[in-house]
Amino acid sequence: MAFTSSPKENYLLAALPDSEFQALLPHLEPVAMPAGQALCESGSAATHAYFPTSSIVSLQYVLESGSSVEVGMVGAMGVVGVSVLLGGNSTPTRAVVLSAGRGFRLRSKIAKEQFDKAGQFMFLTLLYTQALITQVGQIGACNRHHRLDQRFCRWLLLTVDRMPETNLVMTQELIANVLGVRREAVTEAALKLQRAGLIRYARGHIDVIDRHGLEQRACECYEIIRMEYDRLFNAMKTEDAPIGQWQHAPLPYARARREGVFRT
Amino acid sequence: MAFTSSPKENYLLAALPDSEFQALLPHLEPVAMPAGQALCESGSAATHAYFPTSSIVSLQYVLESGSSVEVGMVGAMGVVGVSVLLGGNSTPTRAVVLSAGRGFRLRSKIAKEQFDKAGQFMFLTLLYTQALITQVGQIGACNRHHRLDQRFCRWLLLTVDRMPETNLVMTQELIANVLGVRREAVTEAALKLQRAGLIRYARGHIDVIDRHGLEQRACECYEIIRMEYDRLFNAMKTEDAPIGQWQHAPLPYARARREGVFRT
DNA sequence: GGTCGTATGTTCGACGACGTACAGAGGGGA
DNA sequence: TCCCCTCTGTACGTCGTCGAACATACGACC
Repeated sequence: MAFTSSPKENYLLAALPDSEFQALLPHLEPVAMPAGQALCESGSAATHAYFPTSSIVSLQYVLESGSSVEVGMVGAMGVVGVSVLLGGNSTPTRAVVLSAGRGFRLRSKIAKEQFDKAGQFMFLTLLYTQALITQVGQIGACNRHHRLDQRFCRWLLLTVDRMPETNLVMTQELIANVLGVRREAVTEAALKLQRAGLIRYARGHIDVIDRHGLEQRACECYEIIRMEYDRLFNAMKTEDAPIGQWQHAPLPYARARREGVFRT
Repeated sequence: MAFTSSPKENYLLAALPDSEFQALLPHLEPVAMPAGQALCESGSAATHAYFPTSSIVSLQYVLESGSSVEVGMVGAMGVVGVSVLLGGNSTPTRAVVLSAGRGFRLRSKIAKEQFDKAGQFMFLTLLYTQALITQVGQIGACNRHHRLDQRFCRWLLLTVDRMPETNLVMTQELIANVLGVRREAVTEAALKLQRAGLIRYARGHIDVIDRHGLEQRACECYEIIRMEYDRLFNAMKTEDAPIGQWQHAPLPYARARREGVFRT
């Protein structure tokens, strides 16, 4: 993990026009984000909005029974603490650092003030909010209907997409919490994938070997979420992005893609 | 179903200051919303934003396998088409009328223009957006961890909360699509509840008899979602609502409430 | 080099949900 | 009145996941 990073490593911050970026810069506090750190506990008011650069944050719901499940994942292309911006200030979501790294944070008050200026910062975070809603909904549907090994592939892909390397530091216990299943179930699923030559792992380290294989084994949910973020990424590249020119590709396309039709 | 309704029957529209309400009024088109009507198909651009008054709209994800699941529900306290406002313009969500009724709609362009004025309309719809995110996440977690009969109770309660009466017109087939299970499973769950004296049903009609009993049988998710909407409701009552004074009640409170401690 | 703790692998019965098939039952139209 | 269609109820074997208990294995630390 690098010991320093620039705010511009976060895509949302990087896409800001210079005036807005400069306005925020003095308030952007660089923070180390160690794995397991809770940025926001369920139900409490968020003190800051976090902009990950090299870290990944997991948005989870914890139920009364103690079991938990991940409903969203935030990397360098997002922000943790949308509730601060939307005005609600607290959510039942828990935000936990999944993969250690760095990021920047803004005090809630500052973030909200910048948001209320109704400039590009608001435009971008709202676009991101929609990607988040899509992600939360899709993962919810996925958790309902898809098998564990498919969901595991989906999750692995979403994670490595948000990492500079293909090597995750992640125990099966942790993954079980994220996927909302027993640890033993993760062992089984991981074994299957290892035997198929898709991943390799040992004592808290997972290596993605065959990314394409994972994509073929994953459910459609991965593609859908990835496309939503592609769209967000495209919107961020052009300052005054024309709204509405991006459409979700129809599902048959996604399926064809997963089956390798469009691969080189 | 009433044949006429006023835009003010939608809480979001009713909470607008008069100037903004008058600006929208000429564009608000009254529409009948028959059960089963699709307001927005998955992946296509929404032409309108819908403000239900007496109808209920179900937000669903449809997977490649053909199975579907509801991730959110919109009644008189919400708006269908948040994606239009946030700038994304299309979502993978399908919006279907669950309970027939009436509502009003705005062309996407008009809605977006009013939103971009960054007034109370934006403030309210963003607050609503957060309630929606909470709902989508909570339902996702619920679908992962809670038993069918608990989810069924949760869904029944959320539905009757959005209806003027306790009588739903809803076949088991439809409910199965909403809960993401087989029709036969709904038969079983409904039988259990009927035998317990909580509901009564026959050929597409469900009557909620013992609301309190349903609440005790439902999982915590109902309370959490209801509280989030309470908070939204409170925020809508006061024009310049102070942000952040509402907090989610801690979960033990919700449990106590469900167990009847606070009942009269 | 031994010990201990964490991470991983394996097994068992139990249960919920699935898919399929088919039987009743009510209501509306001919 | 009868028919037909929709809605509902029941049964079966299968599969995935759960919960618990236990066995192994690697690594860090003394």
